Amino acid sequence: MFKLSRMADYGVVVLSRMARAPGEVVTAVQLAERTGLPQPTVAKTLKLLSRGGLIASHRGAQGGYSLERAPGEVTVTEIITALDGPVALTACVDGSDDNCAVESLCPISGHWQRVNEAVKGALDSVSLADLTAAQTEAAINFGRKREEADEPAPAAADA
Amino acid sequence: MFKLSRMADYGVVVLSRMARAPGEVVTAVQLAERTGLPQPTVAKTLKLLSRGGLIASHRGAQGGYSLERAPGEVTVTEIITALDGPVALTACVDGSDDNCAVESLCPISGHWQRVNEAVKGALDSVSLADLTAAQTEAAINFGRKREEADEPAPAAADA
DNA sequence: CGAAACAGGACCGCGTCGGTCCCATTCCCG
DNA sequence: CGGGAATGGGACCGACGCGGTCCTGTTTCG
Repeated sequence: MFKLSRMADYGVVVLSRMARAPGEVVTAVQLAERTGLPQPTVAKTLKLLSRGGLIASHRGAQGGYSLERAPGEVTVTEIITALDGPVALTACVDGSDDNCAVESLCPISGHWQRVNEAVKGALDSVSLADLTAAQTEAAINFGRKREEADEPAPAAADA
Repeated sequence: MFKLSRMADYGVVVLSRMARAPGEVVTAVQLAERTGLPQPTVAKTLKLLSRGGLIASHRGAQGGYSLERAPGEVTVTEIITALDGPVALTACVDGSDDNCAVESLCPISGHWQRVNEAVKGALDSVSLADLTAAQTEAAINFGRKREEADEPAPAAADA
C-alpha cells in the first residue's frame, strides 16, 4: 500500500486552510471548526507542525498559530517529516544501521537508499501551494456534511 | 515514517537472489536457505510474487519458481504492488472514492494524486537490476550471522 | 501410486497508529 | 495583579493492520 499516515493528511488539511490567510493567528479550536476535524486531533497536529517549524505558535491568551512561510516554500517532505518523522522506506535507510543486523535482508540496504532518495525527491518537488491550488473555492463546502445544529457559522463557515 | 512493508523488503531480497540465475527453477525451501529468511515467509512471498506475474511457478515434484523476466524489466513499483497492493498514498487516490466522504479531509483528495504520481514515478524509475547491482558479492555474506549448526552449506552458502 | 512442491486460505499475536485527555506553562487583558 | 485563554508536552488506551505460522487441497514428476 505504501500509505502515508493520517496525521500527514490532517496536516495538509490544516495547513492548506491556514494558507488562505498567511500570518493570521488562529487558535486550534477555530481551525478544528473550520476544517471539521476533531479538536484534539487538530491540536495535536498543530503542536507537531509547530515543533517542525512549519508554523509559528503564540502562547497565552489571544494566542494561536500562524503560517508565516509562503505556501510555496513548504514542501510535502517537511510536512510528513514534522508529523511522522523522517522519510525512510526501511529502517536501514534512516540512520539506525544497527537494527539492520537483526535480519539477513540487509544485503540490499544501500540500494533502498536509491529508492528512498527518488521518493524523497518526488516529495520535495510538491509544495503546499501545489496542494492548495485549485482547492480554494471548489471543494471546500465538501466538508459540510455534519449533522446540523453544531455549526457556529453555517453560511460562511470557513471565513 | 513513510515506511514500506517488510514484505516488499523480503520480496526484493528473494528476487535479487533469483536474479543471479534467471530462468533457473528453485524451490521455496532452497530460497529460504539461501537468503536466511524463514521458510513460511519466503513461501508466502513467492506466492504473492507469482500472483503478481513477477515470477513463474512450476507445480508438482521437481517444481519451484523461476524468474523469467530480465531484472532490468522489473520495477520496484511492481514488487510493491504485488506484495502490498497498489501504491496509494491515501485511501482517496486508490479508487475507492466513497470512503472519502467519511472525513472532511477530502477537499484535497485530487492533490494527493499529484504527490502519488510523483512517488510512483520515482518507484518506476528503479528496477530490480538497480537494486541487485553492486550487491552480488560484497554484502552477501552479511546475512551469515545465525547461531551455527543450522547451515546446510556454510562455505558457498549462496551458490 | 506416492512423494514433492505449489495454491490458497485461516488463524493469531504483536506492534503501531489514531485519538483522547490531563496538567503544566505562558501570557494577554481586565 | 490576578484570572482566564491558549499552547506545550506528555500519558494513556483501543483498534486496526501486518508479520508470521500452519493446514489442507491440488498438481505433477518419478
